[in-house]
Amino acid sequence: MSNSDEEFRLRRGPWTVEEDTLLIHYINCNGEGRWNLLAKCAGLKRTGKSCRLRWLNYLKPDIKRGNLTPKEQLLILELHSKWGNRWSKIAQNLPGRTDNEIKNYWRTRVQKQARQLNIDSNSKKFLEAIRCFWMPRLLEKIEQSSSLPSSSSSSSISTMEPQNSTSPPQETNNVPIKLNNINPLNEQSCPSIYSPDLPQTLKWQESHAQDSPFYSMKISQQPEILEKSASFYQGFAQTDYKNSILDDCYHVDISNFDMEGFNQRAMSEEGSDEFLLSETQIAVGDWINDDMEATFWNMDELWQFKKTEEVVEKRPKQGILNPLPPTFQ
DNA sequence: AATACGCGCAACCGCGATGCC
DNA sequence: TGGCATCGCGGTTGCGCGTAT
Repeated sequence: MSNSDEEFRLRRGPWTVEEDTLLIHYINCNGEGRWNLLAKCAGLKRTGKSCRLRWLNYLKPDIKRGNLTPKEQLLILELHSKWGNRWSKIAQNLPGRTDNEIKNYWRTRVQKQARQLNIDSNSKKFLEAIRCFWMPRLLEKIEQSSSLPSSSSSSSISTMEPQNSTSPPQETNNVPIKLNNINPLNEQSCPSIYSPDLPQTLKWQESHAQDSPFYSMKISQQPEILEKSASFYQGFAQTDYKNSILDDCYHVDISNFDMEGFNQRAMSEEGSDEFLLSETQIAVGDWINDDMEATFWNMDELWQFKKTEEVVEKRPKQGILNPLPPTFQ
């Protein structure tokens, strides 16, 4: 290959520091846009497309680096349930995060769990699993971090979210996000988590939870689990969750945030006569314990479920509301 | 110590949408 | 109105690194 061929051949692959510097300097002086022209004028042997991607996903000053916080993960799960693979749209609601990053998160973390559970990640069943097992853990984690003193709270988040030393500190406050009542699984939504009327909620649960692929039990059979569930949600209601938890990072209107239904469904199912601790559930345990940042579930609880199942199996059946779908048996 | 394997993430690719001439 | 360039999005690939064997 001649020197001139070499000179005009477009570069591919990882960007060098020199290329980054050229791109940043050019954009600082001339702004973004006209990427093909920009690539030429900046002296970069890259396509305009490559320059744009490098800038938007990596070099732009407001890019936030490091692990996604539980709040961000919760938002991703929730928004994905609403919008599907609309990564750029989801990213608009996570300041400093790129569509690429969110997409990678979904593919590497979330879809991985679907594989482990042997469930299609696009299936209702998997959505339900997310809502029953994963999101409640995130909520708990968010609540835990928010209940710490502000200094330790922020430090606990910052330990999960190492800032790139070259990036400026990120301001994530006052980002308008509205989480509406999102319930892709049931047309009719669950009662709000603010509802003080827990028995009513449970009634709702009894009448609607059959829609759930997990559901096949009578709620009244496991009072200790109901008690746990009740205190958990009453706790949320009492702490003015709306203002204190998510809102400290994002302005999130969760007044209709549909957590109660699936949480109670999850809690109840675990104590179900009919819901056996299947391989699927064990896989859930693996999933949750997979890595520290994704751990919103603990083995104690899983073993508690298992014990509950063992006890329950010895008792006479009190009724079958709905058989489990084949994959859950 | 060497090799295989799996994972996370940056980068690339294809394609449809949009704007301009 | 058609052709071309550019933009932006979602899907996919492949490299680098850590871990297991």
